[in-house]
Amino acid sequence: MSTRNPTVELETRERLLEAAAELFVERGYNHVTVRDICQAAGANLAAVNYYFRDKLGLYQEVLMKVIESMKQGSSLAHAGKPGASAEERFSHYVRTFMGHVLNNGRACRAGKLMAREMADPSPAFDLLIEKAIRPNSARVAALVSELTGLPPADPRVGICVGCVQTQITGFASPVAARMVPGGHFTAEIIDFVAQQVVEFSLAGMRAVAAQNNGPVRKGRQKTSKHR
Amino acid sequence: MSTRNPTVELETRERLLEAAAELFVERGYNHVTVRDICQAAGANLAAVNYYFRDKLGLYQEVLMKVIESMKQGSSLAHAGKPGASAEERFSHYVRTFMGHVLNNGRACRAGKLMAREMADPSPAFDLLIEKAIRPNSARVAALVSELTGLPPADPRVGICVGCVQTQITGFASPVAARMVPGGHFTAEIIDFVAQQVVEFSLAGMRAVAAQNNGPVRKGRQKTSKHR
DNA sequence: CTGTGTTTCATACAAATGTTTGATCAGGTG
DNA sequence: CACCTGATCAAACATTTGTATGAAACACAG
Repeated sequence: MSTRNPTVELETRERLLEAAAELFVERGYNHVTVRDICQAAGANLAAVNYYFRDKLGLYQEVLMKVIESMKQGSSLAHAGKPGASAEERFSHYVRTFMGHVLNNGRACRAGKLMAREMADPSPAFDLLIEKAIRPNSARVAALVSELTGLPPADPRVGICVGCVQTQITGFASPVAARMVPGGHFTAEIIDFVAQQVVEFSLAGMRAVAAQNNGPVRKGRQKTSKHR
Repeated sequence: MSTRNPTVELETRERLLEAAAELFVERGYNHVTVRDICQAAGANLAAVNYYFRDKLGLYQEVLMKVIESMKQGSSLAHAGKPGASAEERFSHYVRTFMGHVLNNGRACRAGKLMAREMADPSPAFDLLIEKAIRPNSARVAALVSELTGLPPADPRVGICVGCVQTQITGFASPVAARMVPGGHFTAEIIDFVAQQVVEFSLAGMRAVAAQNNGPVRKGRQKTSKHR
């Protein structure tokens, strides 16, 4: 590790990471060969092994960056003015996070890679869950708890979180893209969808919370699993 | 194609289909080798090529059966008593369909394979969209239109359909399974979740429909894509 | 310049895997 | 029985692909 020329130094390594991220997102781990990556990066075939030990090492490093970007996006999405109401913070979260995973820019990598990991978990799956998804879900859960007045431990809170998250990530799937007129999400459409998801979910959460006094004591069935 | 002994005749072919479905669902197309399938089916290595031309041919045939099962499940889910209210039919749909894709029996193949296709589309992806997903979405759209009073062409209807569908399929993902206490969905939990999704979505749809008179004319931006 | 450590390169290797092939077997038919 | 047709089999083939290797190129210090 010389310190002579950092720009050229990290150039190849960085180019590999960049090209690999692009290709992994586009085609998935198995449909990308080391040769593809090296060619796209303008590097020699042996470069992957030289810098990352092996293909999986490279993939994991790519995934790390995605996780990092994800955490960053999550923080961003949860960062609201302290004075903002829970509704406003929720709206901000959904819009930001949705834009983050749906946007057809660099960031959309996060969403697509995550979708791939979810359908076809790699050895780095656990890492993704624990480092990115669970912490974010915890924050959403706190928000939901605040919005609904339900205690954080209430099973309904967890499910509401699921309802919200599945919507956000679900719209990032290629199937959703197919359903949209143009075949892909424009910024306007993303905005529109996010807005709807916010309205939809806020009303949904309130309704679920209100079940409390409804005929839905049955809902507590979840705890009936110990019967 | 002899007509002598249909039972033995189709036996190998059928065993291959069965084993392949099992393995494809479990590991995904790329992580299953023709050798795996043949071994599991107790057939010779060449059998796949003999009966299905190649591996992809076998996969497509498996997918066909899944699509068929999906269509069947969709019909079942939409079949309510004619006198039932829209709410009842919606509830029935969500519960049935969710059970269909989440249930850890044979039928769960549909959901899992679909999830895989969605994250990593194969050449049969279009088929899946057009033959299974779109028709089902159309039915859900009709239901949503009826529930909300919005015209079927209203973009909000499409998004509500998306919100509902993403929830149903989203809960079938391995990530969702991770989030549940036991690590997998029991029948009771599925029921509980489905119940919540119904409440959540009914309220959500009503809220979105009510936006009509809200400050959300902006939502019509969706049609602004032709600008 | 010479030596040293790092990077890049062409090439080779080994394993996995989809596909093909030609032989063999089994059952029915004339 | 002789013949044919379809099914099964073991073996081989060709390709892809991840990985390893050793030499060459390069940059820089002494």
